[in-house]
This record gives sequence, structure tokens and C-alpha cells, in this order.
Amino acid sequence: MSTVRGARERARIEVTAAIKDEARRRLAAEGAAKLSLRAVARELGMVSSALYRYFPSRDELLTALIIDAYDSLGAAAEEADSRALAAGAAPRDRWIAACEAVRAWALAHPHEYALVYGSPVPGYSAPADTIGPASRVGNVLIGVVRAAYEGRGLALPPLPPVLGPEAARMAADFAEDLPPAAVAALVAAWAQLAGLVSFELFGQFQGVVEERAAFFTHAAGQLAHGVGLPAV
Amino acid sequence: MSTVRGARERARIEVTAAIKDEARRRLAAEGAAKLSLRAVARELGMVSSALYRYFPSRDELLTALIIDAYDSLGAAAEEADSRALAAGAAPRDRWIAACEAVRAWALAHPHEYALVYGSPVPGYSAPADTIGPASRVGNVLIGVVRAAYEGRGLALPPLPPVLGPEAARMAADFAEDLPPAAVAALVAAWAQLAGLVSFELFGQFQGVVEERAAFFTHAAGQLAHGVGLPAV
DNA sequence: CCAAAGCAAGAGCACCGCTCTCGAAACGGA
DNA sequence: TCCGTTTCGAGAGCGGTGCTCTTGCTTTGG
Repeated sequence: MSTVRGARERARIEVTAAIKDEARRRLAAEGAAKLSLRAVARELGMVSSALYRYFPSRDELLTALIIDAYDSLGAAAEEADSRALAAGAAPRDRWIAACEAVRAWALAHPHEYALVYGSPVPGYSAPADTIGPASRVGNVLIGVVRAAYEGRGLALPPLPPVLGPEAARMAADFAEDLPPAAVAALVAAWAQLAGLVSFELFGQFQGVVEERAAFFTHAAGQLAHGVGLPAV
Repeated sequence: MSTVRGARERARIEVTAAIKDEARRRLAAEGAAKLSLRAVARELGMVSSALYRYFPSRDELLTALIIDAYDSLGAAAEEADSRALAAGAAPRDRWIAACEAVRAWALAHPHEYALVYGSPVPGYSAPADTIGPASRVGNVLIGVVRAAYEGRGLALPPLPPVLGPEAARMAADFAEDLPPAAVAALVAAWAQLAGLVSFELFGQFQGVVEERAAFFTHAAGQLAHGVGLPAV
């Protein structure tokens, strides 16, 4: 698969990784707005123009970091769910574990979280390369709901008629074995989860919520209820 | 009150407003990241250094825009709720109307919404001047829940014991006449509402949700249920 | 072995936030 | 009315940015 042909390709891969590492370091330290190519190059002992051999623009570098962040966040959620599953947790507890993993990752990597779920930094438009890694968290949540559905079933209110076709389409696209109402609820819960994490991370809870971990766990439990997971 | 003493103060007020207007225009056109003092000054026919007589830094200009955005958003929510109230709407419908007003404002002013609910742009720290205007949306939601509470009461699940003191504190701070469980649910719903709007605005629903207005209305209804509003 | 391709380096362009100085204008008390 | 004080716009300038182009050097592969 990834047969490295010569010293040149090897060097290219190494330098590309070094650039991303240094960029990630500066991103964590100062945020995306202050991430400068020149500073990254300086820290790596190269001149700024040399960096353009590896990334055609600052935005492309940021996009690479975004993809890595999606992957890292997705892996964290997957791992937390796997751990909960191995411990024999009920769907509701797996759900909460996944949500808490997302929150923990966000608190540990605030600027990377802002990069993926905050306001889009460049002109606009998340490139198509990001949609794959971006869905990993969603897939974890889908898996939890699927397990509950195949077990005791889901407790969901009926969908309003106007949303019927839309929910059916979403179900066909993302989880054809689940009821459309469950898929629609899942998408909403996913966005709401991000809202809870973003508010805490971006300081909106300052002076409002103090016991943030407990509050979040409670809210995640409410989200679990919202997607029909049994309370057991 | 605001007696303008001389031509100097009058000019200062006018120029300050003109700067903010032009900055808002450029913000709407290109986003906060690309808002430059020099471009604003250029468009206003002044030299960039002159602008520092009115705003000590770019961040201070952005802060002023943030405060205005909070106020504009809050006014939109208040107006929508008042209209619903005047039309004799039930609390649940007032709630949905307020949520839809927030979404509509966000869609109409995406960059300003990103400024207040997206990732914090400058170094950090929302200044203290923003907390007043920031609470207007929250107050609307509180008012709707209060009306329901004083009417038929609220249908809320019990709070986990660990959150008892925290919820009581939040209730004392923001709505002492409401049950702590309602206030806790309100805060969570507020964050979740922002999550729904942010996902739509920041492109996270691209390729996922198509019928966004209907989907949002449904999700807002679920949020209403989450804060205990009767379904009537 | 040698042409082609990849590479780092440097100079340079246009822009940025911000500071400082300077002269003109408005202000307000004597 | 005069005059010191304050406010203001303009200009030059500093250090920084993203990005481009040219210039040679090195690796590559036929």
C-alpha cells in the first residue's frame, strides 16, 4: 500500500507531518486566528516560502488540521463507546459515555474543537475531504441507538407529517435499519450536543453554570431520552 | 439625558456610528476574520490612524459589534414573542416562535451570529459589557416558561440529586419564581437551540438535513417539551 | 550521464494592526 | 476677545502577515 519509493518521498512525508505538528502546537497555544505560516516555518527552521511546497495556502493547512481534528474526536468517541460496551453498559449509559468523551476531547483541545464546530474560519465551505472523518461521531451515536432499537426498541413520539419524507430520506442515507423518527431525533441530538459543548467551551456558561460536568451529564441523559433510549 | 453639548460631541457620535456601520457592512460581506480597520477607514475616506481616536483597537471595534449583535438578536426574539403573545398563542407556540426568530435572525446575519455564538474571535474573553445584552434571548425563553408555569404548570422529570444545589443557585440567579428543574432545563435548551442554529449556519447540515425550516420547527418543539411546556 | 523535476532560499508585493508626531481646528475660562 | 488646552485628522513608520517569483542546488529516473 504505502510503499515509500525513495528518500525524497520519505522526506516529504516527514516534513509535512512536522509542519502539521508545529501548526497544531501553535493552534493549541494561540488559536486558529493567530496561526501564521511564517511562524510555523520559523519554528521549523525554514523560510516561509518553502512551506508552500507542502501546503498551497494557509487555508489548506487549516483544512488538514480540521480533518485530523475530526479524526481525533471521532476516535475518542469510538473508544469511549467501545469501553462502555465492553463493560456491559446499557444503551443510555453508552450514549452518555460517548457524549462525555466528546466534551472531554473538546475541553482538552479547545481550539481544535472550535476549528471543527465553531464558526468556519476561511472564506467559507468545509471541503469535501472533511465529510468522511466528520461522520465518525455521528456513527457512534447511531450505533448506540441501533443497539437500543434492536434490544428493547425505542420510545419516540410520532413525527409531524411534513417531516415524513425528509426523515425517510435521512434514514435511507445514514441508518436504513432505524425508524425515520429515530434518525431525525439523532440528527437533532447531535447538533444539540455540540451546542452544549460549544456553550461551555466558548464561555457562554460563564456566570451561569458552575457544576459543568454534572450539568452536562444530566443534559446528555436528557438527549438520550430525546432519541428514545430507555431510561433503565 | 443625552444632551449633546457641541458640534464636537455630535461629530464624534456620528463618526463612531459611521465606523460601526461600515464595519458591520464589511463584517456581513467578508466575516470577522477579514474585517480590517484600514479597509473601514479607507471606505470612510479617513486614514487608518484616525480611526484609533474612536476605537482603541480592532478587538474593541469587534466588541462593539458583538454588543450590537446581541441587542439586535434579543430584540428580534422579544418582538417575535410579543407578536405571538398578542395573537393569543399558547406557551409552546410562543416558545417555537422565539426559537424561529433566533434562527431567522441568524440566517439573515450569519457573520454577526458567528460573532456572538461562534468561536470567540480575539484572544479570548467576552468583556463584561456583553453580559447584559447577551441575556435578552434567555429572558424571552424564561418569560415563556414562566407563563406556562403560572398557567397549567410544567411537566418536568425530577432533577438528579447532585444537581440540586446548582439548579437552586441558577434559579435564584435568573428566575427565582421557577422550579430549579425548569431553570436547569432552560439553560440546557438555550445551549441546544444555539447548537441547532449553529449547525445549520456553519454548514454541518450540508448533505444531512434538507428541509431545514421544518426540521428546525420540529426540533424547537422537542426543546419546548424538554423544558416542560404542555403540548396542547 | 543528463535532462527533468523537486526543493530551499531570498527578494519583493500588498496588506495588516498599531504607534508616534505634527499642525490645524474646536473648545472654554479669563 | 484672547489664549492655553484639548481633540482631531493626516502622515510616516515599525514589525508582522500571506503569497509569488526567480535563482540556483539536489535528487530522480530514463
